[in-house]
Amino acid sequence: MIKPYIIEEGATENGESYVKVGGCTNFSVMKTFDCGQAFRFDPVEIEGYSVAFSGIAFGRHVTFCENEGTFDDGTQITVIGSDAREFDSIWRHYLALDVDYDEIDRAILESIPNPQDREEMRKAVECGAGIRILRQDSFECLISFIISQNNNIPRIKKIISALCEKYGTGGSFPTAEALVKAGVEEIFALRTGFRAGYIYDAAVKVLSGEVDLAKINACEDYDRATEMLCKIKGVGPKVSACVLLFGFGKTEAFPIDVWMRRSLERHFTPEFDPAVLGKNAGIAQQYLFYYERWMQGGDK
DNA sequence: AAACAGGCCTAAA
DNA sequence: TTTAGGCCTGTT
Repeated sequence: MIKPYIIEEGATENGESYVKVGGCTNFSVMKTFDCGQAFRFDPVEIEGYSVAFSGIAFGRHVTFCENEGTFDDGTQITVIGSDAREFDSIWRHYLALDVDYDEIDRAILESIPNPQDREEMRKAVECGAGIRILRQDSFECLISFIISQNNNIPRIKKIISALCEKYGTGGSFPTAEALVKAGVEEIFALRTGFRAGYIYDAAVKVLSGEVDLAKINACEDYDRATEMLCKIKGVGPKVSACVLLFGFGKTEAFPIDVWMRRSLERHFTPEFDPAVLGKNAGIAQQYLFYYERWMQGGDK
C-alpha cells in the first residue's frame, strides 16, 4: 500500500487554500460520500474534477474533489478548504486514508468459508470498491442516526441542516448543551416528529455524562459499548451499530437494516454468519449495502 | 390515496 | 422472549 502523499498546496482564485494529494489507493470520493454514511455532504460541480462533494465536518467547510485522469499509484484528490497541515491532522484520518483497504478486501473474502457466499461477497466488494468508512464525530453521528430511523435521506439531511443552522455555531453541529438548552418543543418544531424526544434524551444523557462518549470510545468490549449507547431512548440495535461504526470507528459493527436483511435473505446461504468477518464486518456491510442499493437503483 | 422511508417503543401473548 | 401496532412528516 502506498501512503497518500502531498503533491502541492496553494490557494484558489478567491483565496481559499487547497491541497492536492496523490497515492490514495482504493479510494472513491463518489462512493464514499454517496453511500449514505454522511448526511452533511452534497455533490457539487467543479470544473477540472470528475467528482466533488462539499460539506462540513468538525466545524470546517471542505470540498473533496477527485482529480480527472488515471494514476498508477491510486486516486488523486484535491481538498479545497484545507492546507497540507490540516490535511495531515484532520482529513487524512477522517477519510481513513491511513487504512489499507486492499488488505481488508482480501481478508474479507478469505474469511468466508462457503464458496457461494464468498462469490456473492466478491461481487459486493467489486461494486463497492473505493468506499471508506469515514471517522465522523461521535455526537453528530449519534444524533444523525437517531434522526435516520423510519425516515428517508432527503428529510434526514434537511433536519440535520436545520439543527446545525439553528443551534450550531458557524455551521458546526450543535453541542449536547445547545440541544438541551433548546428543549424538546423547539426540536420538535424543526419537523423531527417523534424523534424529538429521542434527540433530547440523547443530548441530556451525553451532557450529564450518564452516557459517556469518551468511555464508549475507549471501550474494547463491543457488546458493552452497545449497552451504553442503548441507554438512550430511541437508540436500538441498528442505530447503535451505525453510531459505533461511523462515529467510533468500531469496524466490527454490522448494522442490519431493511437493505441488509434483503441482501442476506436473497443472496446468502442461511449458514452465513457475519461474525466470521470479525473487525472487517462493518466494511463488508457497507459494500453489501451499496451493492444492494446499486442493484435496486440500477441507474448508477 | 395509501403506502413507505436506512427503527424503536410499548403493550400483550 | 417474541410479536403486532403505532409513530411525525414528506414524497410518490
